[in-house]
Amino acid sequence: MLRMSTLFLRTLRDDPADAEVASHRLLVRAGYIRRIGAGIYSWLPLGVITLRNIERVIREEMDSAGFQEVHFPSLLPREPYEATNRWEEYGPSLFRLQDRKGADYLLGPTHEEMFTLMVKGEYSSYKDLPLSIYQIQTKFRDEARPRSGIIRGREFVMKDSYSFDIDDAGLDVSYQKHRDAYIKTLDRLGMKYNIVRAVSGAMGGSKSEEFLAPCPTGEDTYVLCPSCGFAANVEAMVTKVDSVDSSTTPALEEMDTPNTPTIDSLVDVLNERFGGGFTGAHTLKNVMVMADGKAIAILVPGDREVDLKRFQENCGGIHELRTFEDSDFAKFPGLVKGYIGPQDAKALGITVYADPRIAPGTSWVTGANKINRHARNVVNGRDFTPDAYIEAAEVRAGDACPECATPVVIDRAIEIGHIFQLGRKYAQSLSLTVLDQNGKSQVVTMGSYGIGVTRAVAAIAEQTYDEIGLNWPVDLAPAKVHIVATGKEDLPFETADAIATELEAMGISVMLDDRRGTSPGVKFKDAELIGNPVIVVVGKSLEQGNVELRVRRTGDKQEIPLSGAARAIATLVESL
RNA sequence: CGGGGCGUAGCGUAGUGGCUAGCGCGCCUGCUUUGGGAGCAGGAGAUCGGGAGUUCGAAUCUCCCCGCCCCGACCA
Repeated sequence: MLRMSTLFLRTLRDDPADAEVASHRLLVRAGYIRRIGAGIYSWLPLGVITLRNIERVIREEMDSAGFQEVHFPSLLPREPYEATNRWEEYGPSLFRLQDRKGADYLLGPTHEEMFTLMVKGEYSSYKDLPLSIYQIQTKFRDEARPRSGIIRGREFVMKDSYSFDIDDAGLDVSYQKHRDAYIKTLDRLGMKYNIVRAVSGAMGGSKSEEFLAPCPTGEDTYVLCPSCGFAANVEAMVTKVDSVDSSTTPALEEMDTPNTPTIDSLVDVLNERFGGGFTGAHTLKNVMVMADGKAIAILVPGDREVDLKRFQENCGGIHELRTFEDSDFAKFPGLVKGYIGPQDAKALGITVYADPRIAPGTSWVTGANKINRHARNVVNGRDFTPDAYIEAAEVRAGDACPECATPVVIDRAIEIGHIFQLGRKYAQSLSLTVLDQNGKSQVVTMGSYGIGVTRAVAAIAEQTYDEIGLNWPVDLAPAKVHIVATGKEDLPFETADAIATELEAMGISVMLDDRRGTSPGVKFKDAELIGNPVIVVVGKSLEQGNVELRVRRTGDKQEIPLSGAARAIATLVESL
């Protein structure tokens, strides 16, 4: 039983000045967490209890799916990460440190290497597989910009699982088992979420999905088809555009277009000269980027921006990607800034990637690679040929669903879980092999599955809070029942204590506000701010032999007789 | 890393060169009060983020550094 007279808790009347998003603001005000540094938080008792409740649900679902819990250190030696090249590849986000002898260590940002090595150390036969193991562990990432309180921290708790299979079919089964377990877990956590197609990116692997909790303060943007239910992270959005027959398109024609270095100015000139009807969508934008030191042109329709992250994820294998600077243009005198077209790319030694909207046979107005000159009727396949088609244009609400062509909607969300098929990358570089039926050595194939546990605290807070405070699902709240005793006599306090004791005996957790001399208003405000699902008030109505019962979420109030109150409260809790 | 904002008591804040750094919340003592963040009286609590400088005098002006928040870049 949590007695507020002794509970280590101080609620704040004012919003903390450094908290903007609701979950952060309320978790601080209600005394769950305190900030220690950017992206680093301490947990007070109420926060710890809530966090443990979420962990408990996750653990139960992982265990019941047959996954086994293990535990790794956060402090890790350099060598395993050297073997997979991630000591370097992870870049500045890795917390690196040295021991007294000068040996390199890191604080684990994720544990693929350690899991792989653990299995390698124990297993060596196909008969031991499949295997899925998991841990709940603190991760460290030196984020360039921690933000939104606990949503993106530099130290955070994650549940990470890994599956090990002998072949791709086995991996599919393990993946599906995790997917099912995640659905059960997030349902039990009372979260609203969408399962969304993701890009596996540099991690390789064939299949990847994210569990996104819709929320305006989320950092991820995803598309959703209102008709067929297709959902994808914007990076994984697929554009379907058919080829066009260009046999009747007139020949490429260059023209003088003085002083038109921007799409807008070009559209104006076109409309003036050819009697209107032109928009940015008729022009071809050539965005020059440097990818690991290599010059690349990205082609998108003129009315769209390039989404560099989307391009990078879909291209794969690019470490550093940035737009051209003046010094880069200096190396390519054939490129006239503001008048670039893809026609001469081959001659200039530039790789051309086209967004799928630049479909074969489509005709465009674009730069002529000469100052103050543009070209029209520039046809893909005739006047230029992209080296590859890569999704690169920004995704917009209203774009066509790749499954059913219905205009999609766009929403923001917090990424709460991510599952993906890793494949053999880690097993390969760390030599995790087992012998198959024929005694032949086989590289194991892996899956990787994560749930952000501390992030889930914030996401659930974001999805459930209201004007007066936090508002937890019944299984996650610090206590299921919050009993407030009011008045200056002993009777309400003794009565409240008795009900609390009875409820605890029934296995229902109770927070009891037994503070003497604290005014009722303060107690009510605190109860609402803390967000336990059922609030019981023992006070005034005691004269009629009643106690008052409120459901935090709905605000529904009722008076129930004192006799049998505990039983009635228990029934209400069960119904939530 | 680029842009913007900020740093004064546990929290929220006032204070643009001049008295002992002010107020609200919270905290302590006493009395009163007890159904919606109570009242009165008394009190404790601040190296004004740090350092250097300008000045008779600096929270306030200058320079350097540190930290925090927001937008963007970045982020298995």
